[in-house]
Amino acid sequence: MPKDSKAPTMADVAREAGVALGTVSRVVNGQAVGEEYRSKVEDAIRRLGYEYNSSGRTLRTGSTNIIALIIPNTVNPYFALLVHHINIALEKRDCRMMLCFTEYDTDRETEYIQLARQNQVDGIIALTYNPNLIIPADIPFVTIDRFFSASVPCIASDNFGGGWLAAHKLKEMGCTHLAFMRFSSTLTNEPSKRRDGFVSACVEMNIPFEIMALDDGQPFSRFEDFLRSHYKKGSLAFDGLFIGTDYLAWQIIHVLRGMGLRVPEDVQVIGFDGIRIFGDQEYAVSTIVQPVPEIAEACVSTVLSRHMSNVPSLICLPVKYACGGTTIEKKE
Amino acid sequence: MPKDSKAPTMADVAREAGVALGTVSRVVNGQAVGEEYRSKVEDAIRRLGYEYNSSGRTLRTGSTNIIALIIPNTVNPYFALLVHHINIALEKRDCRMMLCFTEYDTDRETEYIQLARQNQVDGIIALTYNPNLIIPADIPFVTIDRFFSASVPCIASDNFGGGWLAAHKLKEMGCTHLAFMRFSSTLTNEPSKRRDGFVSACVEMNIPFEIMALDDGQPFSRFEDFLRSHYKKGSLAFDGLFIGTDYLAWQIIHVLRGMGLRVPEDVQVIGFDGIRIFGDQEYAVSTIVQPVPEIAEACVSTVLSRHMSNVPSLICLPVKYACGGTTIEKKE
DNA sequence: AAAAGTTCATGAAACGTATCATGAATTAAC
DNA sequence: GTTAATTCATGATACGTTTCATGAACTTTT
Repeated sequence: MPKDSKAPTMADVAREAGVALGTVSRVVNGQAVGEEYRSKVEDAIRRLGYEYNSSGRTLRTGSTNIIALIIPNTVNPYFALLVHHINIALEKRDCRMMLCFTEYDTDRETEYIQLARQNQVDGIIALTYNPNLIIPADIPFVTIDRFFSASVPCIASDNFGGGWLAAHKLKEMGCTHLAFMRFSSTLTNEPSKRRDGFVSACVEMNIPFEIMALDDGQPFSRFEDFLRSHYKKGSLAFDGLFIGTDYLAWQIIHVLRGMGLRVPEDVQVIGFDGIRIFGDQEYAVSTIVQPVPEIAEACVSTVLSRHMSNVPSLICLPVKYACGGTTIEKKE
Repeated sequence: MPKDSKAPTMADVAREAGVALGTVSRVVNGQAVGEEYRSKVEDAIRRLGYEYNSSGRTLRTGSTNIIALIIPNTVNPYFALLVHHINIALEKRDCRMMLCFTEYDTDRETEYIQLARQNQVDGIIALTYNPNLIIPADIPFVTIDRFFSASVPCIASDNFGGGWLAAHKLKEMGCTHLAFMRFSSTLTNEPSKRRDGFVSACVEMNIPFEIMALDDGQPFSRFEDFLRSHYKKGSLAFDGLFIGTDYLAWQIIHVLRGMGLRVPEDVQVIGFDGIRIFGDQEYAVSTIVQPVPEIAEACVSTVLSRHMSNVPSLICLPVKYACGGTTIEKKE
């Protein structure tokens, strides 16, 4: 006698099938159950239209199969890509994602960690902007691009190698004087190694170079000032530009064109990230491509590995160079 | 005597504070409690480092403050924007989002609805691609851009008005022969009204026009065939193009330029959606901008309104025209 | 000053599941 | 053919919270 008022529970199924509650539980969880019992239970489930209720299990076991992903937003295409691939990796393991947008607000980072704990998540993957963030010790925690300590695994691209590659590519293209531009940051984070790799390669190849970092709070116009101060007689002092982020590269290219310079004829530009315009189309600008699917896989497999003993504290994944649509387009 | 082995619970707090369990609950939930009791409880919470555990509440009340958002992905910038603003709207109401990516897979749409129910979500917002999707009746359900029935609220842009506006804008720009291109779909969904509005305006203004829809399974090259078949003596038969999606518009513009045509000098192009390249920068192409923040607000407030009695079954929000960077850029 | 009303803490009872100890029934071992 | 070992269903319990009925301690009304 199925009751309509409330959703049927395992107890209802057990009564309907004439078996014990625990038997139903084991059928639902795919554990070993005698064949006759199994079919009796399955029939009862079908008859009653029973649907599993995870809140009971969460209460009992403390586990949810949910991983919190803390990230600034999803509007930046790099973050969107990350979210996308992390979800694929989670889905593969039958996990769900609790998505937490911080909008670069460090208070919200802390709030979301607390909220995630309250929701009994099985782990946290975070791309944060507070270098002093307190990392919970009682819950698996993995960071992207931010190294906190050896006990908190960090997944990142080979940022140093990427900077190094960019410098070499610019040289290959025939550039003889390079420059690096980026948004600065108080963080001693992994992406800052892009500059180190770039500088290292320039020194090694004996190529002159400039560095321009925009500190927090400084206006974007400082970038323009920098470019104009190196602009004489219709050309720039340098002919190859490596920029810390595709996002910024895109903006800089517009500034350059506004100054009457042609990209890439007058100045070559390489960004970093590997952003495509509409997700699956050409790259927005020439760029060092981050291996986002691999980063996502590493994040998920690390955060889900209960035995955090033999997990490396820094996983560094290889990047590659790709030619960008905007850059090419203008070439024709 | 705080125990280290397990996280303290409300019962522990009650014992520590020397009050009843229910009192702790009411303090935590901000309900009316005598001042002396409240401070005793708050002290005990601080002493024990108690943290709220939502799984208990979920089990007891059946509510989670979580809304499922079912959407193809977050790589398409329009979807990313939607996710972003829906999250803002949810956060404003102290709700979390369970994000479900379908990748246009109709089976996954069904699976995620089931999963959402199992997780006791308080409601579902869905942008689906299965016209025969079975909408659960026992859980608040809101769709974006898809009308199923009067009992399932649908939030959409004014697609008809957008098509109408596009035609008028093209006329204003001096176009005398228009065309409409889009990915077709077996859905009788709201976005298909973009064509209706466009056609209606053309007829009204007495302007000749072409229609080209790419059916499911047909190759993209059919678009190119269409364009070439209207291409004679270095110019197109039409001089104004309205395209169902910015995504497609972007591709079409590349095809046009590949044919040696200049956009917008030789042919004006208007897309639909209002996609910006890097989230907060200029529009990718000239476009009819969807009011995404307002759509998100409407979705959330509708799905959270328990009294579904006086909720309209179709909410239609105004669009506007915006000039695109790519288009403008070429104008100089 | 007594009755009626109000406020608010208490203790107990769910909510739906997983799991543990128990014991019955079956199979394997000698 | 008896004992030991194995399999597997049973029944009970616990997980952390909310909420309900109860009643004690006040406050207001007449």
